[in-house]
Amino acid sequence: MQNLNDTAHKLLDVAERYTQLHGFNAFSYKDLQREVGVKTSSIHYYFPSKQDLALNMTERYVERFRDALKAMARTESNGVRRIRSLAELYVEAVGQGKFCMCGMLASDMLSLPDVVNGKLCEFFRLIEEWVADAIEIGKEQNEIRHTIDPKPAAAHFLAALEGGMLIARTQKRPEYLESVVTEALAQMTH
Amino acid sequence: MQNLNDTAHKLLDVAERYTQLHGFNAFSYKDLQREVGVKTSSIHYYFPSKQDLALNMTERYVERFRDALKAMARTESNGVRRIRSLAELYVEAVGQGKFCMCGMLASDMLSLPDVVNGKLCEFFRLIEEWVADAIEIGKEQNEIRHTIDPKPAAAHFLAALEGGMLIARTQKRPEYLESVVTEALAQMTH
DNA sequence: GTCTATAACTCGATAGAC
DNA sequence: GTCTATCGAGTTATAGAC
Repeated sequence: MQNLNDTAHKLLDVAERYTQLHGFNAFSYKDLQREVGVKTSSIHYYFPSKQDLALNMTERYVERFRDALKAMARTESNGVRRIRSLAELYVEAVGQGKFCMCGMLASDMLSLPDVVNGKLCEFFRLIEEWVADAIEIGKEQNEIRHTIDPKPAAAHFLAALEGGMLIARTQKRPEYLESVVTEALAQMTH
Repeated sequence: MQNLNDTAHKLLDVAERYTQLHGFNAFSYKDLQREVGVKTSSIHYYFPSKQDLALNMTERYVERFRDALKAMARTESNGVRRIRSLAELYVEAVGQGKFCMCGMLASDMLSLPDVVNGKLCEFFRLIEEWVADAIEIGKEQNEIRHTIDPKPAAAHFLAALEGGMLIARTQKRPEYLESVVTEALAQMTH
C-alpha cells in the first residue's frame, strides 16, 4: 500500500467515501474523475480494473484500522473504556451518514473477487480478537463479569456494532447505535 | 399488495431473492426476464420504474414478516423460545447465502426513494417491539433477568441479529450467527 | 397483457498520442 | 502519467403492434 503515490491515495480516499455512503457498485470511475480531477482513463492506469480498486481500497482500510486499534490499546488501559473508544469511531461514522466500509462491501460480496472477501474476514477477525482482549482486561479489572466468555462475547459485541450501525443509519439516528453500545456494555458489566 | 396477479408475484419473488443475495442494484430487469420468462417491457407494465418495484417488494416483505411474527407469537408462549424462533429464520436465510432483505436495502438506502426507507424503519421498529414483548414475557416467566430493560435490550438483540447475519454470511459460517444468538440469550437469562 | 424494436444513457475498459 | 477518442456491452425505459 505504501507504493502508491499521492494521486492514487486521493482516488482511494474518494472511493472509500463513496463506498461507505452509497456502496461499491453505486459509484463509477466518472465520479472519481469529477472529485479528484483526473480522467477516467488515467484512473485505469492506477487501477486497471475496478476489482483492483476494490482490493487496494480494502487492503489500505484494514491496514489503517489495525494501526488505529493498536493506538487505542496503547492510550487506553481500561478494558471497558477501550471498547467504548472503538464504538466512538462507529458512532462518528454514522453521524456522517456512513456505514462501515467492510460491512458495506460484505453486502456486495457476491460481486467482488474472493481475495477481497478474504480481507473482509480478516477485518472482522481483527476487531473480534481486539475486543476479546479488551474484555479479558475488563474482567481482570473487575468491571466485566467473570461469567463472560471473551471470545463469544466479542463476536456478539461486534455483531451488535455492525447491525446497530446499519439500523441507526437507516433511521438517521446515531443515538440508536449509542444506546445499543450502552446496553451491550451494561449486560457485560456488573 | 393483494391486488397483484400471479406474474407480478413471481417477479417480486425473484427480485426478492436477488436482493437478498446480490443487492437491489445488482440485478436488472433482464435477470427477471430470464428467470420468470416475461420480457423486460412487460415487467415495466407491472412496475413502471425500478423504484416502484423496490416499494412493492418491500411492502410485501414487511407485510409477510408481520404475519410471520404474529404466527410465531401465537404458537410459542415461552418468551425465550419465541426469540429463538425468530433467530431461526435468520440462521436459515444465512444458510442459503442470503442477507436480511431490509438490511440489504438499508445499505442501498441512498439510491432508493424515501418511501422505501420509511418501510425499512417500519420493519426494524416492528421486530424491535416484537422482541421487546417477548423479553417482557421472558421476565414474567422468570427466565430473563429482572435487570433487563425490554426496549433497549430488544434494540441490542436486533442489532446483533442483523450484524451477526452480515458477518456470518461473509465468513460462510451460519454457526457464527447461532453463536451470537446463544451469547445474546445467555447474557439476558439467569 | 405481452410482444418487438429501439431510444437514450451509463458503465468499465482499451488504444494510442503526447 | 495524463490525455482524447472510442468501443462494446449493459442499463432503465418507452412507443406501438398484436
